Amino acid sequence: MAVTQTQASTGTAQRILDVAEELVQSRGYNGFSYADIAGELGLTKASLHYHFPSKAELGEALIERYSARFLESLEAIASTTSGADSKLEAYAGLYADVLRGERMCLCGMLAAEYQTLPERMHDSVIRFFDHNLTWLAGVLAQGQANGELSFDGPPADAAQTVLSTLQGAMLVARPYRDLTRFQAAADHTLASLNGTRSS
Amino acid sequence: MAVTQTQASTGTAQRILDVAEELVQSRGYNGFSYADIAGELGLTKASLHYHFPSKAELGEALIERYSARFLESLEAIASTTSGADSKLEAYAGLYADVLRGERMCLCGMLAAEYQTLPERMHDSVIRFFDHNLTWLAGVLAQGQANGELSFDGPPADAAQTVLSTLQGAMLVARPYRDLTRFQAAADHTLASLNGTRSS
DNA sequence: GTCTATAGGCAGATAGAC
DNA sequence: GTCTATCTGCCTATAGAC
Repeated sequence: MAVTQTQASTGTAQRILDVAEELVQSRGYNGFSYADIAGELGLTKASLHYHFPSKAELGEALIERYSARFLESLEAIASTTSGADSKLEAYAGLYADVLRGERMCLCGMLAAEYQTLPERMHDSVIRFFDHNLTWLAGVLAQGQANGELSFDGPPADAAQTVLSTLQGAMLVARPYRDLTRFQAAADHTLASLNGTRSS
Repeated sequence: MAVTQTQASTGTAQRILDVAEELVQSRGYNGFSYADIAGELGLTKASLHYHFPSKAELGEALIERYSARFLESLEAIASTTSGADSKLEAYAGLYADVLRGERMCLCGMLAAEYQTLPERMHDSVIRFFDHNLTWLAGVLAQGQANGELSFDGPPADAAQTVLSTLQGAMLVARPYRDLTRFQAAADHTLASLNGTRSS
């Protein structure tokens, strides 16, 4: 596919997704319009509808691409990083990178707007969280098993805590435009899972 | 004032705020319109503009009232609950109550939409978080001083962690419509601040 | 694939009668 | 205070030429 369709990854559809992704992450699904994308790309609104007939389909494509990329990052962390604690740090780093771009996690943003989203987008948002929770629970269980990590309750609950804290830290830190607020919450939570505690 | 203007607390302006508050917490500031409120109250859009000339002013009034009520709850907790751990539990309970109503924290929702909000609403959102963080840092410092709580770093960082986790737990749990997900994250984080640890 | 043109609806907001 | 009527603008979406 990469051969038969040269530059496919920078084709119009991808550039539309790039701009739409930035808009949703910074302004929300209800906070941008086809006109915003068209203006940014020098196209007309009608042209956008050729690639994505409805805004709901654009939204769906957005989540699918974002999730796929995010899951690739998770696999990359799993295969290149050794040690549960390092993996969790790398995981938090993914969120820090998003926040540095003055963006919210795409699915965190969509979670806030969930009740107003087209129904076809609902499952995709849930799936993103499910995948993250599964990955986190796996890392946490591994760390607990080899004594690297220490926490009460099932790994799934700790996973829920990590995901919640990172999403919430982005949410709260963004209005302040202050990455250190995110880091404080992220570091504190990861430290609380560490087997070695100073307290 | 309560005497000279009987039923002021259930007057039209207050009923507008009630409906608007529910709409913002469940759908977001960009996810509702004057028509939604008018329909719910059996009024016309024009009548709403008599009480709140612009949507920005309505939004501002919304945050002010919500913040005032929330701060009252914080004072009530501070004066009726003894023990830092109990205060933190009561604090988390405030969020749980909001989530039970299938709502997001008003200011958590507005934080997501922050970049699209009228500028006059910005400071009010920040102030809400500041007040919460100050209150939390005070409780945490108290608990740390008397040995009831134990955590690394300054109380302000722990406060940032608690606020982030609770906001994020609401954000993530709401699409699942599952209060237990919120509770898992809330309980886990509060337990990590407890002086007595099983690990 | 991109354009012009336009439809049809809803947004926030205002004027002025009652 | 609430209404009817209306304005202006933007929204998503479509038809059809190029």
